[in-house]
Amino acid sequence: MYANIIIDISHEMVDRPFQYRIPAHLEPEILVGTQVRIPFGAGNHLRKGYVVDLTKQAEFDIQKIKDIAGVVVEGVTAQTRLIQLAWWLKERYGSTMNQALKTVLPVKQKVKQKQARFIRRLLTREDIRAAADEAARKHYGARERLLRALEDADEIPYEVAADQMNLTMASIKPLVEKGMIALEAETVFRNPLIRQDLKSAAVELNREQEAAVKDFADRYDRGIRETALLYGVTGSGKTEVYMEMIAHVLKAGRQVIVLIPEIALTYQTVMRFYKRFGSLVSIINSRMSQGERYDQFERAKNGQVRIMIGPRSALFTPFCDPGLIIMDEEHETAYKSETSPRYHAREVAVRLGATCNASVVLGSATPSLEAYTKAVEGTWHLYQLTQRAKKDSRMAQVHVVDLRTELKEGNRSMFSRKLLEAMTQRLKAGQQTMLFMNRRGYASFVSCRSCGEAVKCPHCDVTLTLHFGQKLVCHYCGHETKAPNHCPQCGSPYIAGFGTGTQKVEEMTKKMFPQARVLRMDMDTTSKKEGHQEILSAFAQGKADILIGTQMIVKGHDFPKVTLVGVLAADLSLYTSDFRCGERTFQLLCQAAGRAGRGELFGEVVIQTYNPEHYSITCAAAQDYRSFYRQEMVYRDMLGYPPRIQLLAVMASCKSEETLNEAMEHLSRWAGEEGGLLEAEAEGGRVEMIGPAQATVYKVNDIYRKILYLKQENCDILIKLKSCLEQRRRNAWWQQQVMIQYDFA
DNA sequence: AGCACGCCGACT
DNA sequence: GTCGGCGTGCTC
Repeated sequence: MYANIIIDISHEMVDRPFQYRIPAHLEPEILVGTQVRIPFGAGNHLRKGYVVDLTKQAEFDIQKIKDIAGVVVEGVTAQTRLIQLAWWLKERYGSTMNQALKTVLPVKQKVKQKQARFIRRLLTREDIRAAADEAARKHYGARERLLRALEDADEIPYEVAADQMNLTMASIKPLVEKGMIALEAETVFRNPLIRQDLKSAAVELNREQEAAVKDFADRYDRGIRETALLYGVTGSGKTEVYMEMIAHVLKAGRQVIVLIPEIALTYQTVMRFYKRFGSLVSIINSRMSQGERYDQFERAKNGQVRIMIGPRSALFTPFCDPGLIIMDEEHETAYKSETSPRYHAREVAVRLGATCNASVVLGSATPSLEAYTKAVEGTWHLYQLTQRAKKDSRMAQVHVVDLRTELKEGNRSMFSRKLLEAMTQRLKAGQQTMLFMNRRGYASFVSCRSCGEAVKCPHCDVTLTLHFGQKLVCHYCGHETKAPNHCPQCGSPYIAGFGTGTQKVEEMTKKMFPQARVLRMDMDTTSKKEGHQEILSAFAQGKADILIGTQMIVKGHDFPKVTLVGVLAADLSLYTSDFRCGERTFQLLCQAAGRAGRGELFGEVVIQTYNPEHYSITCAAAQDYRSFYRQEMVYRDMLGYPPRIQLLAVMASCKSEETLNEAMEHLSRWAGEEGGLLEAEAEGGRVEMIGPAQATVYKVNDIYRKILYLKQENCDILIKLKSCLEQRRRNAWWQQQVMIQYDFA
């Protein structure tokens, strides 16, 4: 038996598996994730390593393979567990071990080097000059350069020395040993949260919240570790419930991971946790530099931090004994990774809970169909909050406006009369309005009015997006051109930008309400680093009357003075090519509706649509999740979509269209063969195959992409089928040229 | 990381 | 010639 081993996780050059022989007497102890000691390099120094794979076949010159020296017996460390989790990710989602490891151990030591290191002068200026002269005499070019530089500066950053002055450790070390200079690493922990006086605000829970917390504590104390769904309507106070649960688990001496979608990871949200738990809390987010992130993980490892809040990557916090994993807004799409391994944080959280004997709590006001199904079927526990936490707060009144009727009655503008009237009212009363554009980004494109052609990216299969009315940008490959003033197809000068984005809404709003102060939030206005926060806080402080934006304005922000929310075109997200579009529309509308009337003032919501009868819209207007769930499940079951049927997308990409076609033919043939075998074995339903077909965007960056869909009730069969395909692909002639990615819906 | 190997200037 | 510093490349 042989083991693939990652050495010490230290340097980029050795960040790949090395193969070692497993001596017979160690065989029973060695599993994936085990820490071992191995001889490494010419000096055969014993180093620590982590087993990442076991195989019977040597993939290296057998002569050169060394034996594992021994097993490190320190119990299961955080790192061991994370490597085991990486192995699981690789098997479950189909990625390379390297990709899985990079996901799980995101901070490589390269970062440690980036941590500010300085070369400091220890001698006086004169002595350094003398030393430099001597170095010059001995023709020590590198040393002289360094010493001369230190004549003028007391210290220089290591990067400057390394990159600009062409120095290496080899020339620096001797000087350190001679005591002329010192190499100093600045290991300052950067806690991103500013200290503030915090009082553990005793939270008052209502009866429902109390019951949920008590139920949880009871079950936890009885040793029950399970996954539970906390289904609580908007404003029902889920966060307070989480905090009590966290407090309970902390008392047991264990740690807690709190997942929050990046977009909702705002100052207010974090402050609530910080006020309660003080410096035990830390956050990570994607804005943070690798160094900051590394610091936070270090603090978690050595016990300074016991609650980690962050987006899906917070799952990989190296706590030694996590006892609870909380996932807020469980239904959010941001929990699904878009790069390989394409994992879903919900599934990883459940897996992690199982492997470290932790409980998992998923919270949402509009649960994903997957989660709610598991909860009502009894696979998961269910906690429910049906009432708003604040007694006096009422659900907003929702009006659905049929835009077809508006059009019929001669109103061609993007605002219905109902919405206009409501907006006018708010302006008079000095209250705030939010206008929500239910669409991703603000894709406006340029097309010709003579021939009807839209300007497309030369490398991809998509129309270019217009930025600031001048530049055309491809959102897939980044290609940029100036907006043309003649049609590239027919030469006609009648060419112009199209599409209703937030910009257009802003323009119209300003025209209709010239006296109103309008703020817009989209990709353009938030590209600056803190643009997001700036706009939101300006609005929260009442510096504007109307806020216009996309998704990002309806998630996780509390604006007490907002009493009107207008959804301009609810159907925009209803007819995308995704089977979850109905679910997403419902969730977005519910959230938008939840934004109105958070304070004492009564809230109103106007939903404009061309499909007032669609259940996604009617159920959202009625705030009726159960009814939506029933109808959406009928649709999913009828068409064979998750959660009852599992879906695996196999995407192949290749520069050559021909090779791609052949590869796809092979893949679908194999899937048919292997699928048949697996069906018989599991006596389950058929493995259904759809495609292969071109991907939604067929060409990206001059690379063609095709997709094959595989459907089966049993997820395990699909995972096995995926492994079979991976296996057979290894022997295909196109193996090198075609990239394959697996994606479980 | 840490070791070997090979290159090149300096000293004998 | 030979010695020693320095850069480069590899480690199962």
